[in-house]
Amino acid sequence: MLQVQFIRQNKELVLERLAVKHFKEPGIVEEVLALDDQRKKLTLEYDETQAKINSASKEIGKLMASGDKAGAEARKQDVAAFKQALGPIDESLRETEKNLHDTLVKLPNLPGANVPPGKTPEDNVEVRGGGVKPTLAEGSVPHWDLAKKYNLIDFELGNKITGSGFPVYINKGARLQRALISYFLDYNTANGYTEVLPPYMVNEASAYGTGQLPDKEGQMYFVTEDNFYLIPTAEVPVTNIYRDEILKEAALPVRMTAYTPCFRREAGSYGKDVRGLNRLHQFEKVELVQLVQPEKSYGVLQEMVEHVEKLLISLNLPYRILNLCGGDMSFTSAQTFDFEVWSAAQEKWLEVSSVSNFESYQTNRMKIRYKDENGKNQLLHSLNGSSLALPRIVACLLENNQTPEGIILPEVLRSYFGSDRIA
RNA sequence: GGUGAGAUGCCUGAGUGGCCGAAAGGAACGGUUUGCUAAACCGUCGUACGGGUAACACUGUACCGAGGGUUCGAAUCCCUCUCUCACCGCCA
Repeated sequence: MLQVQFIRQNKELVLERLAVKHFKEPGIVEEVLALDDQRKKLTLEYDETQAKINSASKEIGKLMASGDKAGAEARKQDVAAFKQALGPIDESLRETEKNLHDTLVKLPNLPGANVPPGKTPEDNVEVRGGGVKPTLAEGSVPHWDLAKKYNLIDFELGNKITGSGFPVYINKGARLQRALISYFLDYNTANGYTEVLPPYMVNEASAYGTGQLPDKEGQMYFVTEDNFYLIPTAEVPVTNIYRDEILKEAALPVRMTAYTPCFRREAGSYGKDVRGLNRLHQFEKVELVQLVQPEKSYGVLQEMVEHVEKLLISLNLPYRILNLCGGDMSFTSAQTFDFEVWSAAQEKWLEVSSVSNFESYQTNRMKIRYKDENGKNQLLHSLNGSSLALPRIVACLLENNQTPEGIILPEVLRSYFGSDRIA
């Protein structure tokens, strides 16, 4: 969430930036400021009254010790009166704090300076692209047919075991998953990221910390027995590693990478784009997370974009990078670059990675700070990105590389996969 | 799942009603000393939200796992919850 102090000092800027995000309730900004004023006023009243109680209590102790029972009794009467006054102050202070918090979390993150204006996906700006869209031979088919032909993935079997959106990878299909995960992790660790294998379920505090709660509740699977959420992305457990921590500057930057399955209910997304591997309830993903000093975060964002880009280049997949416009960005992001890969048989772009700078929006919730050179505690900036989400990569690898001699795999995967092709 | 013991600052650990935001030791940081390292010595060494200030200073309140309660006063007493450890049971 945003910092109240920042909103107070930059009200005009906040309103202007919220407009870029097409935020519909700019009135919340004034609401926040009013609630914060009230909070301060009540805090002062509370503190002053409590101070009276504390000093009177100390006096009582001394009076008792010196044997002045009557004096002590008199002071007790005073305390009783102070406490009576404190009750309602305490109550309204709590209520105000809760209102302030509940109002504050309704404000999305502010888009950064380089976020293009615009409202819909059509307004996203293509930054650059690479690779060549292959010309497929006559009789080429989409990945779900290839998956069947080479016995790689059984979608129906997944229906039987669990339900739709839970495919079963078999034989070389399963091996390909493992190869991709290993390759991605090795690529990331070779570039300075520390490998992490986190829990796949998180508690409420963690889901709140990265911003899945309160508003995206319905998108996560929830285990009622223990109040755990199945993670929709490794971002959640991995970023929360540093929740409530104050890091030394020498420990920065924090760079982590993690493979996890991701679970998403995808409530409300039915239709033709759910065919095959395009949209699943469970999928594999390797994620990147960084925690860095504020002044470095945009440089790091570019660095992460290039990192993911090189990974895609190594896979020989035609890609494009989009700078998401204000209206298409997520609630919590300050700037996001999406990576899309060309699915040659479906003839469309599929999103395979999303690299974002959250500035201090997540870290403010999680209280992830560092001690700067002046010894002051400051919020860090958090960033994350996929490198990469597997299903759509697999879809494109299968479709784009299909030949009469089988599916020819890119060089970098062969040692992991144990063969140069799926035939 | 059962029984028992616990949860205090970066760590270890003292503290069973007021003099405790909290002893002591260690770590860390700054300094003195030193050819260098080590040692020794001196100092600093929690967080949040207020008030105050040009900024410091100064100052109030809260926090000893979380939430409630008793009391003039709670780290300390009571209740609930969570978690940790040990042993037993079960088990990859």
